[in-house]
Formats: sequence, structure tokens, C-alpha cells
Amino acid sequence: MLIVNKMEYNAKQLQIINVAERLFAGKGFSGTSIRDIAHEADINVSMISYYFGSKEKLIEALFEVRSVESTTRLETIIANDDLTPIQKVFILIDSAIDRLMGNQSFHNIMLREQLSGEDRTQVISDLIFDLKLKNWKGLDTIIKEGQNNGHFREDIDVLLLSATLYGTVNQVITTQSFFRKINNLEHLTQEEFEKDLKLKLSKHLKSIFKATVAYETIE
Amino acid sequence: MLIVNKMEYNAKQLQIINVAERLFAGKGFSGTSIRDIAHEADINVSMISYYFGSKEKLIEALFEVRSVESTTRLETIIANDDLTPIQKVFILIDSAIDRLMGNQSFHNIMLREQLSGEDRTQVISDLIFDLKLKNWKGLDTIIKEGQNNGHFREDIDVLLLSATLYGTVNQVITTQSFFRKINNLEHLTQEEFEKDLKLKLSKHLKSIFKATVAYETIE
DNA sequence: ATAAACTAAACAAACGTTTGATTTATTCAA
DNA sequence: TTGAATAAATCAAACGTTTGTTTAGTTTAT
Repeated sequence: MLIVNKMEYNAKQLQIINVAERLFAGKGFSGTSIRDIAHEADINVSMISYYFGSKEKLIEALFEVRSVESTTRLETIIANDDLTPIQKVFILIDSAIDRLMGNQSFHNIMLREQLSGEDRTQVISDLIFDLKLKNWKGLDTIIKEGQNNGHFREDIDVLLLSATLYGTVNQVITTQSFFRKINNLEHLTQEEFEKDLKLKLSKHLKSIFKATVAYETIE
Repeated sequence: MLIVNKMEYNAKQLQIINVAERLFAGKGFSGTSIRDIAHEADINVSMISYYFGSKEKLIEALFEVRSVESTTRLETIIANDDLTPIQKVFILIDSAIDRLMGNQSFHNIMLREQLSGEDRTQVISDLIFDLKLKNWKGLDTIIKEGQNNGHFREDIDVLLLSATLYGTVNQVITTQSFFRKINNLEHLTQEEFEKDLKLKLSKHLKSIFKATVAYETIE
């Protein structure tokens, strides 16, 4: 299992991390200089080395902070005994949409890291692997529960199904300006647009999942 | 409509483009130096400026070359009158899988560019927009055809459906090492693994699309 | 008085690009 | 076909910036 660095970060460090997150998301890790970050965060360039040691360690710190923030959600969904498997699946979908759309900058960076051929650091690779594993196991547990109850099909490829879930959400997020243009929603504010998008995405994915995992119309 | 630069590239230029494609995919545009490219392509650094003008123009040339290569497929599928709409959808799915898995480096770069906040150049943005538009219109045409024939549902969000198609394929490609580990397929060669992956992905997406667009089990 | 926070300046290395010279190819009249 | 003339291709070296990091000194807090 993964050993998480229990380092705590003070307000200034978190401020730097937040700025770095925004810039890394927009211009990539290599495309962002520590002078960019220092300027935007209104600090001296040397403070980044002073607080984090290096630029590499800074992105590691970013991953550590953001990773722990998104690991606690799944467990609570699965543990809830009052919900049927299909209800849990639906909540999992909405949870994934909220999580990915609510932390677009960080997930943008994570997508970039996954696209990288050589891993930047083992720390980041491990954290990403751990997140993927938890996401997959979360869905897998729910699916198996539904199969044991006899409500879900037996021939479900959970790995591909979670690829459809996270892939669809990622695709929608990265091409949202295209969505906006094609659907003639350019008059909406970003907030209104995101709300509309979340709703459509939720319906779309729930419909797909229902048709894929459940035998017939249930619930 | 988009004006495509009809520039022709000689063998040496194409060699540079191929090396650049591989390195950009692995380390990103900013993360790849022209000295990296020159070294791998076994040429002098100045040849890149000599042939393309700049590093920026090099990636533009890469996009121009690879874009024209993948625009002609869709039209031929749609134009075929011997196929039913659902058959066309299935061929579209397999075509997308083949295209994305067959040009992983270029699509890796394209994904990175889409993640970029500020566009690197208008040329690249236009080419990506044009590709997305064609992909969407291709699916839209087929869906509308199926709706006119009465075989397809009326309430289909084609934009979300194409997001599921391309998003799922992208997700599978970027996380294929995770797939391999979880499915215990590490003994297979890359070629064998990709073949297996393509097959599973094809079945998965066809099953989803069938359930989503068609009224009931047809053909 | 000790430690932490912060700064301007300097550092060497790497960056994309340009220069000027040299080699290789092509052109074309003799 | 030859050979000078022109163009294209290639090269090592240097250009001025920008890069991440360190240093040495100053300010602020404990």
C-alpha cells in the first residue's frame, strides 16, 4: 500500500500550491517557470526552493495535498447499507462528475502526467495508481454486490465501464468550449453552463450504466 | 471552412516530424528541446529552424501532416448506402478505435494541446476544432439517418455520445498499463495486448451504443 | 538572542535561434 | 561531358534569454 507523506503545509505554502496548480493546468509543468509562479503568488522566487526544495517537490506536494482530499468519498458511498446497488452506481456517477468538474485544474494536471511517457517522479505515479485503483475497486465492489443480489448482469467488464465513466467526464471537461459552441450556450455564464452540463452528463451516464449493468428496468 | 496549408515536406523534414512527434508525445512540447529532436533525428540543431522556421512552426507542420491523414475516413463510411445505420455506427466505432490506437503519439499530443489553457497557435486550434467538428457531424449524420428510418430513439445527445466514444477510447489508451496490470496481461507482447484491448473495447462500445441509440435488439 | 521568513543578486546550465563558413547538388553554357 | 556558377544543405560556434537553484545578507517573529 501507499505511504502518504504526512507533511503539513502552512498558509504560504498552500498559497504557492494553489497558484502552481492553476499555472501547471494552463501551461503544463515544463511550460510554467518558477518565476511565473513567484510573480502570480507575489513572493520571491527563492521561496519555492526554500519551502519545497525544488520545482519537482512542489508538484509532488500538490499531488499529495489534492490526493488525500479525494480519497475519502468512495468509502462512505459503498458502506451505506440503505442504498440498492443501482442507487450506489448513480451516486458514484454524480460523485465522479462533481469531483472531476470541481477540481478541473488538478485533474488537468493529472491527465497531463498520465500522458507523460517517462514518469516525472515515483511519488506522483504511485499516487495516480492509488487513485485509479480506488476508483476501480469502488465500482467493482458495487457491481459485485448487484450481481450477488441478482439485479446486475454477470458479463460486466468493470475496468472498461470505469473507463467509460471517467473517460466521458474527462472528454466533456476538456472539450467544454466546443460543447458550448455547438449547443449554442455561449450566452450562459460559466456557472450556469457547468450546471447544465453536469445535469446532462449525469443523465447520459446513468442511462448508459443502467442499460449496461442492469438486466431490465429496475428501481 | 478551414484552409489547409498545402505545403509539401521532403524526406528529411518528414523524418524530423516523426522524431518530434515521438518526443512531444513522451515529454510534451515544452519538455522537448530542439537539441533532443536534433540528436534523435541525427541532424544539426539549426536544421529545424532552417526547414520549419521555428519550434512552433514544427509542431504546426506536424499537425498539418497528421490532420489530413485522418479526415478522409468518415466520409466513405457515411456515403455507403449498403449499410444500415446501426452497421454504420459499429464501423464508426471500430474506425475510431483503429485511428486513435494506431496514432497514439499524435493523439497524445492533441490531447495535451486540448488541455492547454492558452492556445499555442491559431493554426493548431483550428485544426483540432475541424477534426472534432467532422467527428461529431459524422456521428450526427448517421444517428439522424437511423431516426428517420424509425430504428433509433429520438432523444439522443450526439455530442455526449461522441464524448463517450472518444473519451472511453482515450481513457483506455492513457491507462493501458493499468489495464494490463489489473487484468494480469503482462505476459502478452504489446501487439497481442493491443489486439485483445481493441476487441474488448469494440464489444464494450458497441454494446453501449446499441443500448443507447436503438429501440430494441435489431439486426 | 535565536530562529524563521524573506529578499536581491548571482550562478551555471539549458534554451531557441542566428551567423558565417563549408560541403554537397543542381544548373547550364561551352 | 565537362567545368565553372549558382543554389541547397549542413555544420560548429556563438548569440542573448530564460531556466532552476543557491548564496549571502536583511527583516521579522519568537
